[in-house]
Amino acid sequence: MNINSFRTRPPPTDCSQCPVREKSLFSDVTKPRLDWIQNYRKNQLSIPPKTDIFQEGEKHDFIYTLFSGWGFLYKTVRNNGKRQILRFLLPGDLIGYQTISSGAVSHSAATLTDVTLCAFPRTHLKEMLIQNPELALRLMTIESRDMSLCQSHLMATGRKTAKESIAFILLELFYRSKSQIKHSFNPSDNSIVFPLSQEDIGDTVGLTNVHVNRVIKNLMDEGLIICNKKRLTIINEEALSKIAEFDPEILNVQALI
Amino acid sequence: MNINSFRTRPPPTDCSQCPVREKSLFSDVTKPRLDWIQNYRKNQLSIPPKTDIFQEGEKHDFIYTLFSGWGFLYKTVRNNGKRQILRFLLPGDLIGYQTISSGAVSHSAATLTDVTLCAFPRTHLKEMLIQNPELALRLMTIESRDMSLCQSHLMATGRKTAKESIAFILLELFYRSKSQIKHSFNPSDNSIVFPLSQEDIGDTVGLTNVHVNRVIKNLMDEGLIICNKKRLTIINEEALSKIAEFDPEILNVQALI
DNA sequence: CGACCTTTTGATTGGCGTCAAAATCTGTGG
DNA sequence: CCACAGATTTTGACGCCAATCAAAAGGTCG
Repeated sequence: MNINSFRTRPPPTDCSQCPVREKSLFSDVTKPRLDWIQNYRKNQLSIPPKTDIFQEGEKHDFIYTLFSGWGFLYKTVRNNGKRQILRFLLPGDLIGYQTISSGAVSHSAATLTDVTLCAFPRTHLKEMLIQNPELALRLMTIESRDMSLCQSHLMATGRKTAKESIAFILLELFYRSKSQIKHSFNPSDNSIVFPLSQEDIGDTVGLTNVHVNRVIKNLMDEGLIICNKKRLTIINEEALSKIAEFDPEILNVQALI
Repeated sequence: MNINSFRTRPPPTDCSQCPVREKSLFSDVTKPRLDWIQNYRKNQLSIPPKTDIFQEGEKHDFIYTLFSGWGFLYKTVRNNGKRQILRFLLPGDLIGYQTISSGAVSHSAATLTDVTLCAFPRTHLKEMLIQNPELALRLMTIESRDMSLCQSHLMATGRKTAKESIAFILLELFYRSKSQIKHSFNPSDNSIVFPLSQEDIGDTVGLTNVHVNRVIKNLMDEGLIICNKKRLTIINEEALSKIAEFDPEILNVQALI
């Protein structure tokens, strides 16, 4: 499955208008600057749910920003076929800038829901960054945030119990969803849209779907959350945060400054 | 223990002369440019083994490059006191550029051996990057390499067995040591200097020192490695790589281009 | 030589995986 | 609107990898 097989369109919409509520690569950019950026954009892609965007080892001339929908990056262990989810992709996130020397991407990417991507030619982005050092700093900050998340996941998987790890990923996605996706958060019951299966959660924290099920049932029985029908409700945020040892500040990590 | 309590000296040596064999932030930089960079450097620090360089939550006005020695970044789980090592620091590596919004660093750093650091004022580095977009691109590439390693560790901890994870970390440090530390590699027996304890290895891959011991004994009994007396010898690299599913290319990940 | 750290070994426990099957949900077409 | 297939969730029984606890042996350094 190659990304070229998906429906592409010329740029009909404004990439800065991606439905993200906080900082993305191109938000807060002045209008003339934004027009200039738009010139570099080439295509917009629509991709159905549960579909690979690209696979580890493929070469791509494009870098993508996620315009709408949920996706994730993952790697597969060849020895045993198991999958490790590396990072969830929400609107505003950047994909595909990490390559090995041959130009091949070092991980796969897939969609959870219907997804729209904006594509930028890789060479143009480099040019943009050289001419636009502030953009480079912002990209570094995004990368630092992602690094902070990866490190937190590593700590969870390596040194926390199943319950702590799962509480952590739920809270992380709850906070990110609130800040990165419009119309996802429902303040009346403190819930968000939540398209992950329990197997997806397991592949994120290094557990089987069966064990994830038992832990989530336990969290629900204790009245901390409700997690079903593609919605996640946080009932007792304080207790859950304590179990998870979750600090929202890890989502505000930045490079320099 | 604060970094200010360590012996500091004015810059006697050339930061670009750090004993690293391959790419670091400042290698391959033209001489005039390098002189310019040197102006930004402030101090050089010497720190003894098994000592914290800084701790999670502290604020620092400096960013450091590791000039010589081994170190590592880590986080501590407050709920249970366990430690997770995030990344090993070898000569040429950059430390301390990742902060949360308050300016506090998001992880701790410590030394394994005697270490010498070069310190740069944080504000100056930002200025350097704005005036020097190529430097920003290089920094992004270093960060991408570190991200690739963190992702590989996440996959190992989440989805690989103890034997596979340990084989992986041994090979990773073997390769990095060969390329980043002069006089570490001994080609006659394919060995490197290796200052980690088995507990350090466990804190990297999410295992106890006891289990690490059993696995390393097993790898030695099978004739794949020798690991003792602060040296690591790789005897059967092919077999070890197969177990670890280790591809040296992950050390060449880059941003863009 | 003695204190401390690291490695090694054994016995036992437990958290999570594996296997299997039933129950429930979801989307699709008739 | 129902029927059906496939995906996802749920539950139970059982097994194993790695943790825990404990103690001895070996290394290192002042």
